[in-house]
Amino acid sequence: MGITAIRGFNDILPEEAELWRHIEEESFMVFSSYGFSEIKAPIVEKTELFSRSIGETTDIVEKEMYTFLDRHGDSLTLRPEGTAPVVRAYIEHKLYESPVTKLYYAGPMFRYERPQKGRYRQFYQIGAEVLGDGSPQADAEALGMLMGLFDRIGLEGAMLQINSLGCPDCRPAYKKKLYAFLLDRKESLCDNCKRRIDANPLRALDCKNPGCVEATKDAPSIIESLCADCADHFRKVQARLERLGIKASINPRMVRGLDYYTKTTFEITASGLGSQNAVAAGGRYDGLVNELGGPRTPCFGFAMGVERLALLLKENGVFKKKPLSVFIALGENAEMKGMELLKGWRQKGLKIAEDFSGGSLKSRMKRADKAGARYVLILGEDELGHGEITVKDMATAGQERVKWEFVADRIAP
RNA sequence: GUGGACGUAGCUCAACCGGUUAGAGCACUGGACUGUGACUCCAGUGGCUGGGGGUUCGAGUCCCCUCGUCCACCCCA
Repeated sequence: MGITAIRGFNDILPEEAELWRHIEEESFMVFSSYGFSEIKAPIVEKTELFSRSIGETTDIVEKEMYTFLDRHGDSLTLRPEGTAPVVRAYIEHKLYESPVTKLYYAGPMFRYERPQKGRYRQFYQIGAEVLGDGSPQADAEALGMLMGLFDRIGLEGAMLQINSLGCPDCRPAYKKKLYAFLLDRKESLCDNCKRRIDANPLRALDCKNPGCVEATKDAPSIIESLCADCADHFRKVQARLERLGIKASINPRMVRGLDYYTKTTFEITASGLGSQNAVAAGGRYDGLVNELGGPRTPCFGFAMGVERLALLLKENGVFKKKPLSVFIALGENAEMKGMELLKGWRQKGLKIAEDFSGGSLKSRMKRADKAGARYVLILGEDELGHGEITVKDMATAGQERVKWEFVADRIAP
């Protein structure tokens, strides 16, 4: 074998790309119906943007980023997630001049992880961010939008889990309380949790190691330690979700891998993905804009993984393609006239591939079938003389002669 | 980054205990059938057995290294 794609980077072949396109189109349509607009941010940013926003001690920043020096010696990084670039652009272009900004984006992200099913080094995310709205309504609306989208594209069995991580007023106190609790039981924790107990004790709640699970069984719950404002916010989010008919289970142990989250966080999982079972996740990040040099701006956002969605939709998703027709001309006269006719039909929006390759009609029919044609349009000397064309429906095997001007009506869905 | 399973034709997989020229189905090309696909029949193309090294008279098969895929951990969308 010659040169191959690098590990964790995949080619998305036409068949799968079509499904991806469908996922994107449906997402964009739903997002725009909620008043979101698209933003396109660069794929490469200054390393500092990510280390400051995601958190110096997170796994992503510590060992998963594609970081390199450019020719001027600046440290640059391939974006490992989409929120930080969007927030950077939001601040840089002073989009905060308007009260609320709703943005969505789609594109590749990069993390140096060990590839697995549903986890690649280049992966695609579609995300949305509401900037400048701190209300519980914003959280619930965004979640409603996301669940509605999943419903629309035919994703089955999506489970929503929510939690609240508090704010700078209540989280430090909780962290201290949890830290003290863990310190007492340090000996039963796994090495990994022991190591990060100082920097990020919350992580221990998320650990699947049996010793850690047992040790943290009676750990203090973040939800019971929220300040009045955060508790009120969380309660209101739940009430609004209920009103929208969205079932959410509360998981006080769910911790995010990015440091910027505050208050509401969530994760949507689906079975059938193995251990990489999250299809979308996100939450509130009220401090990030300010931290990156903008005004105090409460925000809520999320991202979904396109590879994982595609994986699930391949099983049970539903979308119908525009029918393909294949045009076959018999003889040079028909070929010449055919080019003219095709131009007109395509302008009307018909999807028509042509087969001028010659060979027997049989072999060309065969090729049309292989190409997935719903209709085959045959133009021979006989049809040519009558201003007609033979339209064969490959699904029913029936065929009829149709006047040229009625072809568009005949094969339109 | 750790542990494990597996890499044979474009795809899915065979090949006994190490033994002749590595097979089959699907797919592809052509024909049976020169104005009709899918179904049937016939023929054909297609392989450095992931790559490299070793053991052996002999390696797809055993050993080592390497690359890759998958699973679990980890992490996360």
